[in-house]
Amino acid sequence: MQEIRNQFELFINGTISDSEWSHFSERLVREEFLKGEMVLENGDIENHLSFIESGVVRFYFPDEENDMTFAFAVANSFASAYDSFLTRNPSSYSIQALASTALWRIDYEDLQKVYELSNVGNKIGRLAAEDLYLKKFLRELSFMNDSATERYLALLKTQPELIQMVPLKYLASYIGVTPQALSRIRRRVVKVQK
Amino acid sequence: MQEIRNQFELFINGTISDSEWSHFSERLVREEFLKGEMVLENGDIENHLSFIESGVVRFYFPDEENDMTFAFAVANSFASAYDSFLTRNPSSYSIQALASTALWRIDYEDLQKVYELSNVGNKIGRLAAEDLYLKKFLRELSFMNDSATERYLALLKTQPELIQMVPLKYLASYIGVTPQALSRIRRRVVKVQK
DNA sequence: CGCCGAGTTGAACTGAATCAAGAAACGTGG
DNA sequence: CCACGTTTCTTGATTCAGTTCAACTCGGCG
Repeated sequence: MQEIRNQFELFINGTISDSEWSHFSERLVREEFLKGEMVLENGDIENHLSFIESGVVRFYFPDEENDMTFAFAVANSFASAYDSFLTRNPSSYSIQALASTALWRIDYEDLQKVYELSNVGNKIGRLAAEDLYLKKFLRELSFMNDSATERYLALLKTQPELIQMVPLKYLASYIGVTPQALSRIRRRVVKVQK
Repeated sequence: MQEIRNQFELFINGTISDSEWSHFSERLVREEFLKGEMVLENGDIENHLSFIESGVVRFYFPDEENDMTFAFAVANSFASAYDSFLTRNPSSYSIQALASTALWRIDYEDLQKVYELSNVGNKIGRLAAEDLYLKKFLRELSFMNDSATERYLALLKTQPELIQMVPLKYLASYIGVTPQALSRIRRRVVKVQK
């Protein structure tokens, strides 16, 4: 729990007072998901803001045969269908645990209370939105500038954990190619390294 | 000016009181740019939040031979390097008028004062961020799912004004293909319609 | 008039999609 | 703990969309 607090302070780049932290933390609930279990089904309204203690999840649009994976989240980051959470509309996508995953979650109503009691909530909210926006922006640029191979190499460099934990077919979808293409890309990359 | 107010009320999906509006509007300055003029040079810090009365602008990363255009903005929308505006860091991209363009602008310091005096500011800020995020999200999905032809057709449907006003080479960059490729795509599309 | 940037068109080439089949890994039930 | 079936990954052959390089047309402007 102390670890969670550290991560939050890191994220907002400041300290959180004991009273502020207790307002927040006493509403956090720990929840575990097994590999393959759904954290959120598309069509449901996202009711939680979740922070990942350990594990991995994928965000995707379900589709017979190939659903489209557009994001992953690993330990020490947020996992939430944030648009659904904010707008209170059903989520258009699903979230699934790709391994045993432990979350610390606060639900919508409780978070509103935290907003009233302190102002870290607002700061976290604003920073979370900015963070999301920036990530999408980088991803947009990557799609415009880089080849599939470059996106794979970037992933290797910035998130090597993912390559280990996530099945190739989901990585392929995320990168924007078919599993066959990614399999060949990977083969070429390994050859070059040898 | 009344028109601007209407557009803002439309955007926040609510009404703005006379006093709130006057706090805001008395700080708005009208500015005009000729075709080709720079609204913001990359490397400069964005000091304005601008609302477009008329005209078009393009957002792009300058680069010898082919700079990369990643967004356009037309009348009744915002035009600002919002990330630079928020973080007070130099902008990594430039904004240029593609036609005679009239802006209503508020500068950073003045906007902070508006934030203190009323709460529409916060609402506009949050909604602007959400709006930006959603647009990027849709663009990400388009890059993952759609072909260049499909992206062009989507643009034709949702922003036909752009096709008229913006030179093909910038549209091509935005869509993510070379000007030659877009020229051919357009030819095929026109043929199909006939 | 002549130049220059924007757009078009052609030809060769390339990265990735698709279709198809086989190999490896994985989980489940006996 | 092995055997079987299912899913995931790999590999090959073919096709296709888009790139690259190059030449040519068109319209505007000094």
